[in-house]
Amino acid sequence: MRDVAARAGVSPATVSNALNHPDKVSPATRERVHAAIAELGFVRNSAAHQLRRGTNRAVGMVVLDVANPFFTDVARGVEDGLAEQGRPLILGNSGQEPIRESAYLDLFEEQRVSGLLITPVGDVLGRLRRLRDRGTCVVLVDRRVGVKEFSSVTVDDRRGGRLATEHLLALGRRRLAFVGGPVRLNQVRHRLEAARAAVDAHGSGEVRYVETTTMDAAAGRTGAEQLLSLPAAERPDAIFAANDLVALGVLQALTRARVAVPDDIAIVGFDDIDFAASAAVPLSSVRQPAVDMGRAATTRLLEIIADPTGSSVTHTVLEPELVVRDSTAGA
Amino acid sequence: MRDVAARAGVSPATVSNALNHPDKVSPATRERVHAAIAELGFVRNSAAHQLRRGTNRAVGMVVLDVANPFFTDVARGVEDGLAEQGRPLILGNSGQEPIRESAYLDLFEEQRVSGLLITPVGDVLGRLRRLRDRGTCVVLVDRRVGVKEFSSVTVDDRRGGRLATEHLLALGRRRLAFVGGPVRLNQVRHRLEAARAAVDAHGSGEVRYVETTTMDAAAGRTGAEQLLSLPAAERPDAIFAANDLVALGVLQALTRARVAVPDDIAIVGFDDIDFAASAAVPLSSVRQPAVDMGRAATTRLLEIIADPTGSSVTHTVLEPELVVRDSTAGA
DNA sequence: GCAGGCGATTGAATCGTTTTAACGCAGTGG
DNA sequence: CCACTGCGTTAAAACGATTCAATCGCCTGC
Repeated sequence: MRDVAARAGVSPATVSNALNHPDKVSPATRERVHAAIAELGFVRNSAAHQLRRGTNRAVGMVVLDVANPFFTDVARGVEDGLAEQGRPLILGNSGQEPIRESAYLDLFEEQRVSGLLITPVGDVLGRLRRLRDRGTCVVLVDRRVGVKEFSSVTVDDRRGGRLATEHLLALGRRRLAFVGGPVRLNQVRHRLEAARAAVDAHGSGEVRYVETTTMDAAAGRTGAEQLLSLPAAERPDAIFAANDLVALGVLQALTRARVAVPDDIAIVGFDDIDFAASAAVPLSSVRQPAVDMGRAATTRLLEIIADPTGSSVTHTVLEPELVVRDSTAGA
Repeated sequence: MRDVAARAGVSPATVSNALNHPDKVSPATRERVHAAIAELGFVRNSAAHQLRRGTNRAVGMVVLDVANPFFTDVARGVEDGLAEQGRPLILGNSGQEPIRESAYLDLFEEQRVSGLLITPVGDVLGRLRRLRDRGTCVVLVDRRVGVKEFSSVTVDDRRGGRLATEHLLALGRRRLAFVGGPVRLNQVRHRLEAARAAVDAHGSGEVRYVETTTMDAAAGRTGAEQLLSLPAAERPDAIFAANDLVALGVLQALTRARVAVPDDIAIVGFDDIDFAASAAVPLSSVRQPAVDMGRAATTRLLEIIADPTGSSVTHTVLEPELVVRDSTAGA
């Protein structure tokens, strides 16, 4: 910056002003400064910038699983929202592993990011509090922990679970199975509880729970195989999968075992990722507005950043929607 | 850090040493320092760290399309590779838009990241040169530009194109269509050229090119509809899609139009993303070792970072592999 | 007992920017 | 003619860490 200043025949302070407070600099000087910047190919050092400014404009985000299109959709919504303020997004992937989640929180804490969007896996309440006390605004995405303290944007998982289950019951299915996990994750628990509640309310039927450690297609396959190994009388006639990746895995295992979908076993997924519609048997699924969720979370986060003290804790709950396709209502 | 120093009864310099050069500090003092850090919940300010150090340990990456599982797989490989050195990854998504790509390059340039992995969209050669001159090491992923100057890790797109095309020809298909684009992208051009070359070598057959602006399912659908609107005699009997997302879109459009796959029209995709196998008609595809590619690019990048001057430009080319499924060889 | 050497610690300078308070200068009103 | 205002500019002090050279003990060998 000193070089730029020298070349433009001004002091470094003026260069800084030309960049950050253009109104404080006369048009003529501003022009000269910009010319010098262009000639020298100057790019400001953001480390120094941040150090002095005391704040990093970037926002950090930790998603559960980048391999899941649902989360990349959420991330796209976030990216769009941030782009409007020209704030960079630093995206981290925990892959459902608390250790990696923690590593990203370390990084964001060191970076003093101004905001954090997170779908927590591990026990991070303490960390989040510390971040908040350090001045990083936090919004929870698709998950609530310490609801009292942090704003959140979620989808009504119970409602989604109810929609899916009532749909299966209405089709005459009674022996339901829920595949997915771990149950420690709120989303999973809520969807499962809602399924059980819907069955209870209906008066007949049962829900068997097959817990998995992850929520990918492999988990769906092993979950389904487990169910297929049951005696015929106990075998479910419908499977509600915790998400679409699991549902696709279930579908693969059933197809391989020559079980007819939906005739023998119906399948409902969750998320309605794009690939659900083009699956071997197009998947019925509980649609979550992923991109909207990302945008909503970002909007809320930016509000809090703009006025950290004034804003109270809010919880935005978006509504899921059942999309019926062949895997439950097939020919 | 001053507070930590005071609490541990040492000078700030010693705290710094305890953190960065533990061997320079006696075990007893090191212990005291760490205790003080824990008690005070000290987290170092990475802006100051970087400013003084002059280098940012982070590595930046710009991918073409996070919505494409292929790229998230590559990113996972990169993340794993970097994790071994404890380097953070800053992931940016250009979404095939040069403007957004450019914005991320600005960010990485300001941040003085030590390395950059990029699958370029726009004309960024000049930018890359400047970054390199500033000390940021660059490795191209899945693309070569200015081959003379920058190391790259790619998959042999021509070979992939040849494999797919020869497969279709061997099945007796002659009226081929290639769907995807823009042709400005090297990958697309190489795959297309290889297809044409294979047809020429075979002596009979033709390749019609349907260019699209993006490479997602929507593009595949419109591309396929365009082909279906041709007079029956010109309609292709096989479609080679530039990637699996496009292939899935093509498949959807054909299914909707009640065209039998593969009987009337066979489909081959590219990438072999996980979802290809579980599609309505399981997709034949040219498999790219995405995760390996990410890892290889990272390994190479870290080598260059370790010894920026000593290492020469290298080009790692990974081999693709044809995976045959129902969409070409169906029952 | 002393010179010399060695390891642990520290004071002070430094990284590149932003910010604050002060400065010079021209115009204005009393 | 002076005091004052307002504008554009600048010198210098931060920001929070790292690093280099210097210092301080302490031990060893003669």
